[in-house]
Amino acid sequence: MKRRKSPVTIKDVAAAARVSVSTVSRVLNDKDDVSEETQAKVRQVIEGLSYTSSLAARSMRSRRTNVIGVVVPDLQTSFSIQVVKGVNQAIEDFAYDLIIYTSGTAWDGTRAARERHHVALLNGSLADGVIIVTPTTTDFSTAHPVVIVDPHQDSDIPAVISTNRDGAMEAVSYLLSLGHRCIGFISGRMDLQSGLRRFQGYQDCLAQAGIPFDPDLVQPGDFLGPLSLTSAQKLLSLPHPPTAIFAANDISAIAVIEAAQAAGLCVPEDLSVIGFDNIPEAAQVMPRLTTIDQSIELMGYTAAEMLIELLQGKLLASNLRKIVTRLVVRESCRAI
Amino acid sequence: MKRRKSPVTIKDVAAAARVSVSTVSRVLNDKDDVSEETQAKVRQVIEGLSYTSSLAARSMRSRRTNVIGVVVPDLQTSFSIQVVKGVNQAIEDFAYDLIIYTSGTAWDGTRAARERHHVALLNGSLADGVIIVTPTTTDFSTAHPVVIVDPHQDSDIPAVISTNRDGAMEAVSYLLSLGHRCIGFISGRMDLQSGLRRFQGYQDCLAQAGIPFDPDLVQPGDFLGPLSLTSAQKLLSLPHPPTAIFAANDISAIAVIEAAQAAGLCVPEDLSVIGFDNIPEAAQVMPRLTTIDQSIELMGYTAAEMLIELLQGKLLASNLRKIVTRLVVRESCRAI
DNA sequence: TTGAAAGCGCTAACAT
DNA sequence: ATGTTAGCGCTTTCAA
Repeated sequence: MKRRKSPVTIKDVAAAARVSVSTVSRVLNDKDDVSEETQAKVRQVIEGLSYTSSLAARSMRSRRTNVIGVVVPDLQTSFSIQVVKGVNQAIEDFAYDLIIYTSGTAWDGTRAARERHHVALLNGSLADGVIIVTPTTTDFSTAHPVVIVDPHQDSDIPAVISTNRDGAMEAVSYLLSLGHRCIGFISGRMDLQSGLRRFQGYQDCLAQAGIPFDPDLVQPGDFLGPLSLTSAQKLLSLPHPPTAIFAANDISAIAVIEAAQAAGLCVPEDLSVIGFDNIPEAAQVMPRLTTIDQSIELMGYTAAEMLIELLQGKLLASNLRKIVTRLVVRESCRAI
Repeated sequence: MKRRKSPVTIKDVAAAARVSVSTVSRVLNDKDDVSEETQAKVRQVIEGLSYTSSLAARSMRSRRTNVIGVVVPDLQTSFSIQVVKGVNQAIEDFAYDLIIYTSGTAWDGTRAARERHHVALLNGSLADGVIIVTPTTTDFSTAHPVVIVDPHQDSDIPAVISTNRDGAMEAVSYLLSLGHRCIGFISGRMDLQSGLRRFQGYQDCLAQAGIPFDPDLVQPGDFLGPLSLTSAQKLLSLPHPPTAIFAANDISAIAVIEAAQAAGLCVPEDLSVIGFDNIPEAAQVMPRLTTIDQSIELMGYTAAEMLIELLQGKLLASNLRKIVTRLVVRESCRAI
């Protein structure tokens, strides 16, 4: 590894090629008003010095970087990772570059501020546009296009959502078709559209079937394991425990299965279970878990695609794209 | 969403606070030579305008960004993702920010050039140091620290590697302990240290046990499915087929299992199989596959940790850190 | 304690 | 076809 005190700049190239910096800049940007030989000479010098123009300086001047930014709360959760995978795929397909910005997950009031901060950071300088994943806020002041994946609330910002309510309805109606009438629900995060609408779907489907809503059959969850486990236990220790449980995501569904096993119940013999999401981790723990496939990766891909279209003026802002969810029936449910 | 034609700059803040830009800059950088009241006023204006200083401009001037860069070939493969997860964790623990840079995976000659390009891009301007995952080249000219995860070859750049040879030896010696004497091997990418050293471990362990090396028992793989499948079929159609197969990664191991099933063999009754890597995908497809746990996430974490220590001068360059692999015995092997 | 001014590396007029 | 020059938004001397 060569260590250079000061990285080689455009000036160094200009000096070595015995031309002016603007000529080098022209070559760099493929302007056509440079003579063949100068062109060649400069390129050769660039190669020889293994020079790379500074993104910082470049983007500072010319508001165009060919880079798309992604702001994710973290990269620990499967959801974030899958979204990023999808974005990455799109980035390859459309020949953009990708910068992912992430810093610690904070759940306090600073979260929204940090998101705004990151968006400004990327959008103000480095990226041509940014994709924000499950943002806390939707109040971004930015000069460049923004696309949101799984927004917190409705807004006029272009977003990609999945058909959460439809998916939940499909899950519940599948359980109904198996003969279940007492169906429990472990909710998701109610501060997220995805959580709210899955709950809505659960309620709507029951209502549609003429089954009265029983608040006892609904227990809180947060898309994570521990709380869901407690909630599942509550559900199972009810005087009339449900014969089936629908969990707002599959991590919760796994918790339900754990709770059932701890209570000496077998899935699906004694209890049918469906989860929402279909992420690899859940499939790993419980490969036969019936789930709603949310196609998270596709959400990422679609978001990137939208952003690029926005960038190229092919799309109007204030657009919304839905990713259709579908039920994946495996072996964790059973007719009664 | 407020759309501002031009993002708010330090000048706007200065004007609104009726001070000079340098004063604002001082507040921004927590210099102590600013009066309480000016301090307060400026902060208030910053808040009000929801101003964020431009990373580009900032890093251009002051060679310190508190950002760590990661260059990964892609984010499709589990390996990359796991490394990034580990890095992300470290970033949270040490209060840095993280920028991940990725562009298309290319296997042609441009790959090395692109890597250098990305490193220069990050290190020249945006990041204080960078982590490079499975690089093709190790020839980076950069003024900032670099740490490599799973290097292609030995170099004087700090790197994190896992004990590939030891792991392979452990796997093979486990098979030997079960009574296997005819052990097949599906190799990994031989252009990577990891691939080479796993093969080395296979050979060394056999040699150590006094078993002559049989080239027919070694078939090529590339850490991916298709080639491994073909290779596995070759192995199984040998006059004296192996009683056990060790695959250089677990994707290949899955291919071996597929090939075995296609040939009407049962695992582990007719054939014992071990894979290297232990990634979620493989566990999902074949949860009972015996594997070497490479602790990929830990590699990422360790790399970030090293880089930060390097940044803080707590560590000498030219350091090497090994992540210890260990055998995870499940149910895909059987004594004969 | 504050302000003015000189760049950082680059691009985009404007000259030549 | 090429060079000169004026900034982009910021930090950092150097003065005041």
